[in-house]
Amino acid sequence: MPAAHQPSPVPLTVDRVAQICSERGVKFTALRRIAFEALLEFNGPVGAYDLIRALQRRLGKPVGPPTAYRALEFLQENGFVTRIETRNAFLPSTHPEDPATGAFFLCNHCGATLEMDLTELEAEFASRAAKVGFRVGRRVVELQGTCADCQETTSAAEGQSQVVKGGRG
Amino acid sequence: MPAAHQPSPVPLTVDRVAQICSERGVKFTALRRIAFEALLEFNGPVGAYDLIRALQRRLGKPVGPPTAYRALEFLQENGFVTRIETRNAFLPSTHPEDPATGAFFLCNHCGATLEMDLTELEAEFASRAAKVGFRVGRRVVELQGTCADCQETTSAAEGQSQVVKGGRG
DNA sequence: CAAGGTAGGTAATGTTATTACATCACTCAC
DNA sequence: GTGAGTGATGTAATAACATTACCTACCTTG
Ligand SMILES: [Zn+2]
Ligand SMILES: [Zn+2]
Ligand SMILES: [Zn+2]
Ligand SMILES: [Zn+2]
Repeated sequence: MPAAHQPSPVPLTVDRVAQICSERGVKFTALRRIAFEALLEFNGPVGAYDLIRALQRRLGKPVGPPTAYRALEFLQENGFVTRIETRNAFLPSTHPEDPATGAFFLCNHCGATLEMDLTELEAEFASRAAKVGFRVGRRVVELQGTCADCQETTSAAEGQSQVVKGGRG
Repeated sequence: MPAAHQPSPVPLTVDRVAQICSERGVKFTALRRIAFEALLEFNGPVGAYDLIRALQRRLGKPVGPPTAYRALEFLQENGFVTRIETRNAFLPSTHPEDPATGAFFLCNHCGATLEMDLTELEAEFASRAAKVGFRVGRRVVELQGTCADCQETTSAAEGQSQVVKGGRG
């Protein structure tokens, strides 16, 4: 079983997020910063309760679900984090400027997440939306399947030790 | 607030499902049939626990989550039901022959679900997948926003009685 | 009828997310 | 400075969604 991939583009840094927040006049509080740092360290989609545990470790005190969910809500609203719907998990974004634009290949085998650009598809979505008078907000495009690495090694490596990678197995 | 739409194509009937099951040599048991009938009556995406309650009413006895989830699993595997990921809900399909092909407009306001055909987009998905060596299985495409009806009436009708339509408000 | 397989019943538990309310911290009149 | 008002966080409880494990019923087939 191959290792999980990173999303190909460079991930957002904490400093960049801080800068954008300042430009937008929204508050990048300590909690929100720590939550974002924690998400970055996972190298893959992170479940809300994994984040809660990470926050507890970092803060040295109990952290309730609402605390984590509120931080995630802020990060999502500002395009710093994308929710992966089919995994109930959260992934740091690579492009906070156009939050609704991402789409993902998700490997069912190793958990890899591979982001692709949707710009070329948007015209198609828009024309279909226009036909029925629908105004599109958030776009969720998640294509599940098998990544290149996992296809190469599927037959040979099957049935060995259970290793979970990519943040969510 | 306007009424929720049906998906535009004609919904699958119980008879048609029975026929397909028979052709495929899979068992359309009483429970599975009743579950499918219940889903049809909701006129929109149905949460698993709403289905459980519907089954309990119809069967006059307690129904545990596994019973409902197993029926849903069967119906999904055979393309009779589609899971709406962003709603944690289940919707009877209109085209059991090509289960991976659908995409949905989902109105955040009234809960309407509007299915669109994705065939033209598949080439685009395929070419992107090919570029990175990804083999695509299940496709999830859900575009959230505001349906035509809700756009017309948003400003005028706001702030009145809370009416929930379309199965999931 | 015995063996094996598929479907369904039941209890318990796991996982994800929200509600409601209390508290804290900062800002801005006054 | 003080006290409202506001946005952010803390806490407890609960809701909503989903799975595991195990058992029982039934059907098929040799
Ligand atoms: Zn990989
Ligand atoms: Zn993989
Ligand atoms: Zn409508
Ligand atoms: Zn609507």
